[in-house]
This record gives sequence, C-alpha cells and structure tokens, in this order.
Amino acid sequence: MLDIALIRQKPDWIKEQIEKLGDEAALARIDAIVELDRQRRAIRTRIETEQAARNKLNRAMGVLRGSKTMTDGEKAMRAQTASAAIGVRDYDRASAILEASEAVGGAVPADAAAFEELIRELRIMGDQINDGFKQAETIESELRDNMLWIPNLPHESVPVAASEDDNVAGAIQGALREFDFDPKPHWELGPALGIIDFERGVKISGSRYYVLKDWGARLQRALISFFLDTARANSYREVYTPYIVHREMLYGSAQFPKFEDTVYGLAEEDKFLLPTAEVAITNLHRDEILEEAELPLSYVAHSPCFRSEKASAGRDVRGIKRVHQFEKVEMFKFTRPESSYDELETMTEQAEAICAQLKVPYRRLEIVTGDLGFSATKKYDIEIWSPGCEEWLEVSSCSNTEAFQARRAMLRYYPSDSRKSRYLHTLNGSGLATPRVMIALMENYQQADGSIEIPDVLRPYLGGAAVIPMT
RNA sequence: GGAGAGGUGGCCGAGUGGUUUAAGGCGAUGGUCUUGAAAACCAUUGUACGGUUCUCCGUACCGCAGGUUCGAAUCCUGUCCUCUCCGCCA
Repeated sequence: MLDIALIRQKPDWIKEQIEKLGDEAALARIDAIVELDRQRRAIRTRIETEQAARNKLNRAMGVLRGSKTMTDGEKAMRAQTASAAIGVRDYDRASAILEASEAVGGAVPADAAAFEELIRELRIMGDQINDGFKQAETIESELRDNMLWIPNLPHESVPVAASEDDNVAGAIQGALREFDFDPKPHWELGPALGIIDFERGVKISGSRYYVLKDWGARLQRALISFFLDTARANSYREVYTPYIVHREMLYGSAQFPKFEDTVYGLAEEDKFLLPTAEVAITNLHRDEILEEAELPLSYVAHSPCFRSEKASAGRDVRGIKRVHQFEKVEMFKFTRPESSYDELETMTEQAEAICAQLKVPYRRLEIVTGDLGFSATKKYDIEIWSPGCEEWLEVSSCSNTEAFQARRAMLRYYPSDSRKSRYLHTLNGSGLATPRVMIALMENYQQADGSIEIPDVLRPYLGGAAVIPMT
C-alpha cells in the first residue's frame, strides 16, 4: 500500500509514476482516493467532536445521578436545564450545568421526568453520532478497497519502458557450452533417465503435475539443501513456516486482492496454500515493532509453492518449466529504509553466486517499469540458459518493495534515537527455484549417451556421485 | 472430535454498569543522591487515525465481531485463539 499522505499531497506526481507502469485501472482510482480521503477526514473531524461532547455529558450525568450531597430537586433541575441546552446543541453549557460544584440557580421548576428528558436528548445525540460512524465506515472501506489496488511506484533508477521485451540484459556469465551432439530438452532426458514421470503425475493430479523419481527426487533434495546452506553461510536465518495461511497474510504480502485467482484456497476454511514462502515470511513480524539494532533481519525458507497458472493457460505446457507445484528457497530481508537498495544489490549478487557455483551460464535482467509487477519498486531477474529448450529460464527474481508490504502487514521498527516507529523495508529474492534449475542442470550437463554429469558443489549432497546414469 | 477453564498495557495482575479518564506491581527510560555502582526516592510510560503545528487536543482500541444501554473492560450472542483432561493420530 502507498502512503495516503503522499497521495493527498502529490496526486499528479503519483499519476505520472503509475503511468510508467502502464496500470490504467489503478491510474483511474487516484482521483477517487483523493476525494474519499477528503470526505473521510471531514466526517471524522465532525463526529469525533460530537463524540467528545457526548462522552463528557454521559460521564457528568453519571456523577450527578450518584451525588449524595445534592437534593433530588437540584438534580432534576440541572437535568432539565441541561436537556434544554442539548436541544439547542450547546453542549459546553450542558456539561457545565451538570458538573458545576455549587448550586445552579434557575427559574425552571424541578420535574420528576427531568432525567427521562435528559436521557431522551442523549439518545438522539447518540443516534446521530452512530449514523456518522456508519457513513465514515462506508467511506473508509471504499477508500481502503481502492488503495489495495494501487501498485507500488518505481524507483527513480528503474528504466522507463513498456514491456518485458525492453528489460535490460546484463552480460552473460559463464560460457555457453559447445555441444558435439544435439542437446535434448529435459522433457526427453527426464523420462529416458527415469527421473521425471509425466504420465503418472497427470494420472494422480492432472496436467502441469509431475512425479520425480530416484535421481530426480534426490537431485531436487540436494538442490534444496545446497540452496539453504548457501543462504545460511550468507547469514540468513533458516525458518520453516506453515504452508497454509490466513487470507489476511495474502493481503499483507500484496498478493491479494489483485492476484486472488492465482492462489489455491481450501474448500472448508478461508485459508490458502502458499504461492511462495515470501507470504509466510513477510507476515512473521506482522503487527510488531522491532528495534533498529536487530536490523537487517534476514531469513531463508524452503517451501513448496502452489500456483493455479490460470493466466498462462496453454503456455509452456511441455516439461516442468511452468507447473502447479514446485519447490523454492526464498531469501527475505527486513531492513532500515536507508539500506534497502544496498541490500537488494547484495541479495541479487548472492542469487547470482549460486548460479556461478553450479557452473551454468546465466545473466542478470534489470526489469523496466512496464514489467515491474505490483509490489516492487525495483527488480532484478536472474536467468539461466537452457540449451535443450533453447531459452533463458527465470530462476530468481529479487525485489525491493520498500514499505509497500510493511504498510499492509504493519511491519515497523523503532529508530535507535527515537520512540516514534517507522515502517521497515522488505526485500525478497529466490535463491533459487528448483524445477527450472533442474531443467538447466539436465540440459547443460547432459552427455551424448543421455546421462547427466553432476556439478561439483552438489556431489557432497548425493553421496559423492559424479553422474546420473542411464539405466 | 468431546468436556472444562481462560483471553485486560512490554510482562504480571485488579477491576460485575457511571470520578476507571484501566488500580497496583515488575520492567524500561529520565532525574535526585553517590567517587562510581547498587539501594532508596521522584517523574515518565502503548498503538492507530484526525485536528493543531513542534506543543498540545480529540477519537478509537481490554482477543475479534455484533447486540442491549443515555452510558460497557464489566451484561447478552456469535466467533477465533490458548490451557487442562479425554478420544484419535504421524
């Protein structure tokens, strides 16, 4: 979520930023937000003043009614005079009459029904205030609904361009391998080696599901361990989180409301399967206020990721590039606002270093405004070349969201020199995602006979084996 | 899944309809005292939003959501969570 005060102060500047993202629908909401915010503040100011008067009158009435020093006649006389004052909305005078320490003179005769009259006036007042609160609630929920659909704004360093085709590719790291045979795609290598079983995956769960067997299952487990150990060596704390989370957590990490149809929900509870561990980690410190001395807080978690992929029906249907269930190791940082961009560089370099250790050709993509997505202010993708399917595969995406998620999930910290809390910045990056890394390894390390060499760094995780053999 | 008990500030804990505008204690922070520290004493104490503009003021928040009432931490309903026991279970 953006800072409402910023929208209030610089609506035109906000619109310019959103224009760079190409989000026309969000652009159209800004004027409505400015107006709703104005209405909200006007109505709140009014009802809070009325509420203050009402609270004071109610307290004063309680004290008056309980007074043991005052005669019933005096009480009734005060109640009656105060009722009249409330009737003409002179609340200050009404409470002054009820609270006065010395006897209040007046020509109004005491009346047995005086308290009834006072209660009646207070009830009318209360009804008016309640109507006001209901109006405010309607406006506030409409305002919030609009705010939730506004994307994060791009950082000034992000290249302005319309689409993913304009993303700025960095130099290729590592040499593309020269084959003396035709490299095969993984969807041929996998079944031939008996390590990917597409038919049985489909039998059990349908299209875009698969079964890993023997060396395939072990290779995935090795990769997960390798990724986690690497992150741990980089001072990330390893965490294991629930894979099923409350609806509110998806709002906190900004998947909802915009991407609700990409996530799997449970039928019997209003809970959802993680599309990424980022959702769980973002909300780890929800509603907390951390101390600056603890920052940055870095976490790493492995989790399965469940995605419905409705938006890409018919695309990438072959192989395991785009599936409903995959494994990912996610790096995440909670930082001070001042250091989030430095941390983004560090995190991206760490993701690249994993590719380098696996000795596969990779490159970094600087994402342009039109492809930034909903919550990032700046983003880098890491892609690995896969010679079999002949394409660059995105294996990591590292983003800074600044305070966008922090505002939604109430992630704050106290600066060391102040007791006034500030929002944290959050960063996330894959480190890495397994099916695509497995594709890259199979296709880059394949031998002429169909067997696959195992990269050096993974051998300790596979009992020292050097090759996945043809059987 | 069944039965019972319970959810109050950073923590403990009092509070069964109106000076509770949440007591008291612990902790934390600042101060006094001290060569320094401890102890003692004094003061301060959360979050969000709005108004004001550098100082305050107001509103809301006692798990959450409704309801009753002129007025709710307190009464009613629903719901979530925690604990204890029983059942089931990797």
